[in-house]
This record gives sequence, C-alpha cells and structure tokens, in this order.
Amino acid sequence: MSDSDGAKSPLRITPAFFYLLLTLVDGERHGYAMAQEVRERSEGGIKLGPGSLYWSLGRLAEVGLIEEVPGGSTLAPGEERRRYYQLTEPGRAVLKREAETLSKVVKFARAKRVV
Amino acid sequence: MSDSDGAKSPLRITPAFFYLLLTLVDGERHGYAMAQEVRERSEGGIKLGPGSLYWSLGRLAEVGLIEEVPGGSTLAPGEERRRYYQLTEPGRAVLKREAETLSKVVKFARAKRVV
DNA sequence: ACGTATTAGTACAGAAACCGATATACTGAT
DNA sequence: ATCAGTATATCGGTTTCTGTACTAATACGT
Repeated sequence: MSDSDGAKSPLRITPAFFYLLLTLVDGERHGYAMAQEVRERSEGGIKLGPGSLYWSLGRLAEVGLIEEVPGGSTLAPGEERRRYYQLTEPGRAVLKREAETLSKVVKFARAKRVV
Repeated sequence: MSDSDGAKSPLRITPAFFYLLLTLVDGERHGYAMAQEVRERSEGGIKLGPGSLYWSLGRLAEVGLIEEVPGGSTLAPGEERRRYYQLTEPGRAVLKREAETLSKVVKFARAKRVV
C-alpha cells in the first residue's frame, strides 16, 4: 500500500545525488567542500559546477533528505557565508536503500563481465 | 586522436539510460521487455511509461549506443510488431565506463559503512 | 598596497530528460 | 464480444540539470 518509509521521494537518485549524500555521513559539511570531495572520490568522474551543485543541494533539502544546519551567527568571520548541511533520518534511510540496490546492480554488472 | 569510442554524445547517462543499456548485455531485447526489466532491477526506483521508454530508445539509437536488430520478416506471426535492439560497441564502452563509476560509488559507500 | 587565485555562493537561460494522456492493434481469457 | 495485457508510437507540457556569468570575501605572493 503506502510507502513503508516516510520519505516520499519522487527523486531520481543519480550518481551525483548519491555522492553528495555520502559526503554527509561523517557529519555536516558546506556545499563547496562537498563538491570537492565528490570530485576526489569519483576520481574526476563527476564534476559539479555551481549550477548543478547548488541546485542539487536545494532539491535534496526540498525533499527532506538533507537539511541546513542553523547557526549562521555563531560562525567565525570568514565563514559566515558558508551554508552547512547534514543528513536527515529519511536521507540516511534513502541512502542506505539506494546503496543496497546499487550494490546489487554492480554485482550483476560484474557477473555479466561488464566491468 | 579523436574519440576512441566514436559516440559524439551530449547525452547525460541518467539512471534510466544506464538500466536500459544494462538490459541488453545478454543480447537483444524488445522495448517493452526492457522496460519491465528496468523496473525489476531498479527495485521499483525507475518506472518507464511509454513516453519515457520510446523516447529513450530513440535517443539511445540516435547517438549510436544501441541499434535496432533487422529481421522483422523472420519473426513469428505474433511478434512482427516487436522491435528488437542490441548494444553497439560504443554502447558497450559507455556501459562499462558507467558501471565503473557506479562501482566506485559503491566502494565509497562501503568505506562510509552505509552498506 | 596591489593583483591574482581560491573560496563560496547566487541567478538565470536553455537544453535535455521525463511523464501522462491518447491512439493503434494484436492476443488470450471470460 | 468485451476486457485485460502486450507492444509500439506521438504529442504537449513539466521537471531536471548544466553552463555561464556574476558577486564578494579571503589568502598569497611581490
């Protein structure tokens, strides 16, 4: 019947989205740093320009998979323009489920000698 | 040296495209069957209605990642309206590259202990 | 002090991707 | 003969995503 997990997410989880979510499992981060980590960990495979990056963050926040961490006034002088994000519970759940699906897909791809 | 895999493609490999290509690793298949397999393999994450399905197939064929298998006249009476597709060499290369990207992201996910 | 690079984010236009509705036609079951 | 499922196709509109340009502050060398 209805969704077993609360997150109503008609959101196509592209590799870019997935990587972005993954950068938040260790804790909060700001957008620019997330993009850098994605670039490093994907070994150049995924490059997020500002357009894609901030639109993606907005979208992820909109569907409730991530949320902005409040506390702009407590930041050091040089950091107040940064916007920090963290995973929500639904975000963590979606991440886990998607990781499992992708894991199976990769396994399948290996079995078929695609990779 | 130009592209090693000829495909001149301003084509974003979305999850839908990837799953469609993946259904062809075993050999040829027709559109409707591909859509069903995509639905199963993505565990419901991706549902292709006719609009998305046939537009996607057209697009993939257009950029040369798949091609229609000729032989309409040799099909059994009930099957002649089906259109079969198979991977091209560039298509296989793209599939491989994309599978490698996914493989990396799964590896990253394991490193972060989400799966 | 000055110019440049890096950091960090915003705004926007336009292309690509996607979806639902609608249509056609054949097959098999009731 | 009617209905559900298979199979393909097109059209219109919406959403998604990317690139480019822009602002602005800090860091660094000279």
